[in-house]
Amino acid sequence: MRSHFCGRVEERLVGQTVTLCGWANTRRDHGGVIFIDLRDHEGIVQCVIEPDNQAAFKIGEAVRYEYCLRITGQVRARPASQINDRLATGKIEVVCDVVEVLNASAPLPFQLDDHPGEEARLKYRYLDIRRPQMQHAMRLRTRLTQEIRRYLDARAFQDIETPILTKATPEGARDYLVPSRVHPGEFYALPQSPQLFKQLLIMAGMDRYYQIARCFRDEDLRADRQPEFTQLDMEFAFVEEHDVQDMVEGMLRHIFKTVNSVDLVDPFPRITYAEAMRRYGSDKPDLRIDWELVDVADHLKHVEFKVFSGPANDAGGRVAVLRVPGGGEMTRKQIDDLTPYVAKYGAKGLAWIRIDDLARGREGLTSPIVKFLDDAALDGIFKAVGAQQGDVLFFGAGPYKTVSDFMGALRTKVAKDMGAVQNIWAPLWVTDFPMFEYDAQEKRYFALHHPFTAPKIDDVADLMANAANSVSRGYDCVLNGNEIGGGSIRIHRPDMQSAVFDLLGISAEEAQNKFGFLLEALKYGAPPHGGIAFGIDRMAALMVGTESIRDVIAFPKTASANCLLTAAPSEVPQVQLQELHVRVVKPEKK
RNA sequence: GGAGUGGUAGUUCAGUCGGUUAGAAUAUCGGCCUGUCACGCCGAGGGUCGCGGGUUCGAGUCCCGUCCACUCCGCCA
Repeated sequence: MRSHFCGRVEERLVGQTVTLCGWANTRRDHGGVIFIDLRDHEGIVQCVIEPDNQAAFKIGEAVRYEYCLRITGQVRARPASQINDRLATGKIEVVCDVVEVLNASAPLPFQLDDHPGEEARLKYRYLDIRRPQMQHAMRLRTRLTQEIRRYLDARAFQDIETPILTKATPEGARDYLVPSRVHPGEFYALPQSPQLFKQLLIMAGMDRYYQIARCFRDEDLRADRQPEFTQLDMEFAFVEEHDVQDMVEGMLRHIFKTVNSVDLVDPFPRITYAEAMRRYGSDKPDLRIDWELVDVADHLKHVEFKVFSGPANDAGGRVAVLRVPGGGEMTRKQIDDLTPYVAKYGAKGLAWIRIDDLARGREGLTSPIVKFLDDAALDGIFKAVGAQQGDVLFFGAGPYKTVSDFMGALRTKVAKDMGAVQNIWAPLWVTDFPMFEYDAQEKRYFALHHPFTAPKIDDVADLMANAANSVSRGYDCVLNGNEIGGGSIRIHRPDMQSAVFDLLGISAEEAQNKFGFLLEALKYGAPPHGGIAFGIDRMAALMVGTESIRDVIAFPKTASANCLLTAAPSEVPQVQLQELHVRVVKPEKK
């Protein structure tokens, strides 16, 4: 007997005996023939029990709902008259010799071929995952990690596990803490990433490291952010930016080719952070959209309209235009609705000009602001952006970062609404991030990446003098407007590491307390090194074509970090807390 | 922490200006039919309209609070 455990039954198997396992999702009983639609992960196989064979099975009782069955029978071609051309299935069927009910099923809480809501799906996740879409997502994710491992294993990478119970870090995301029973009042933290351990492994002579690592961050959730997520963590010794980027580009091309049959460009474009902000208003630009922001401050320095002339004459200001080709198709309401949208990103307002008829000059324009602009300004702007009939020009004015942010958000929003996002795969590298971000309120610098990222300036005194404008050796990998990976060349000298801690306002004592082990390790001939980490969940979501990483995580949390399946988190018995030396103070209810 | 959207049958949803006994599809149960593949036909059961309060003669519908889910801002070195 030939056994096909959860395998496809194909026409070439006609005449052979097969064993199939799966769920019977319906019971059919027509013309004396009993039909069982047996579903495995690849589709539905129709099985039949002929009338003269039915005494052996009490099948009418058993086969219904989502009973779990094992069926053994002979594959036969169905009569041509019975084949429904509309469906891809139905050319063959399995004549049952044995039908075993492996387990009965209660009525399902939702129909698997319907569109269940997210709450129902998450509560009954094990049923949700039986659905074909989720089967596909889970299986694609498996192929993704398989291909990563295959690629890296072939290149002598060491796959090394790092601790899940580790040390709390002072900066960055909030930690998930784990109380220590044997050390009253002390806590482990779950890793936000294996960052320091992978650097230590490099210093330990593991010159090529990777790990598919679970990371934990106690921050608010999004469609693309879960409190625990999986990253492909990599680190290399004796490398510079291009070495890391070239290596992982090759890996990404291999993965997308083998898993998704997609050819990614070779090489990926590389642009600096400054250029990304200037052209796209984003540090993770979506290059599937052709439109770019155009700076027009030069044409507006002289106008009386303070909203424009103010930022135009301010070194820290920006006046940028987004030209939307065919934007004239937008209704007035659609245009007006963009103002509250950009307001979320800090915009005070959103000015626009619609070009109805270029030949008629001012008469051919519709705009709330054109009356504030003289001919020279209009002319200059139109030339700068290459204005065409039917365009709408959107204006952003204000502080450089704010304008870039909201104009960048506007660019992707309008492009998506108008269907101006090309159906391609657009990866790129964004490089040369600022080293620090100055917080005016706290009067100190914050690391834009993390405090182990090397600055471009290799001289400590030089860096201390030019901290505000210093550029880091960090880089992000962006795909279709999503940050899928980020990394950097690391600091490998103790004096530079101490200097960066110092600039970040971390005292020598604190640095010693939190990162003493790193500073110590750097003393023993640490090699130059760098690495990167990719968000596996985001990559899988992009490959599957879903917006939410929940769709590629078997058991995800909700937006308030609940698990609807297990009802975690939950209270624990007092004894358990006592053992851990923990006392809970609940917030007062309002 | 903030904003928006939603919560009505097991499920997916409709429910008009506040007005009679809250509907549909699907699922479930019963009957019929029978080479079906979203099978078909007939019938039945199934509701704390998320929860609490308020306005009103009367609330699924309006108001306040709250919980849950989703999306976004802040946050995520």
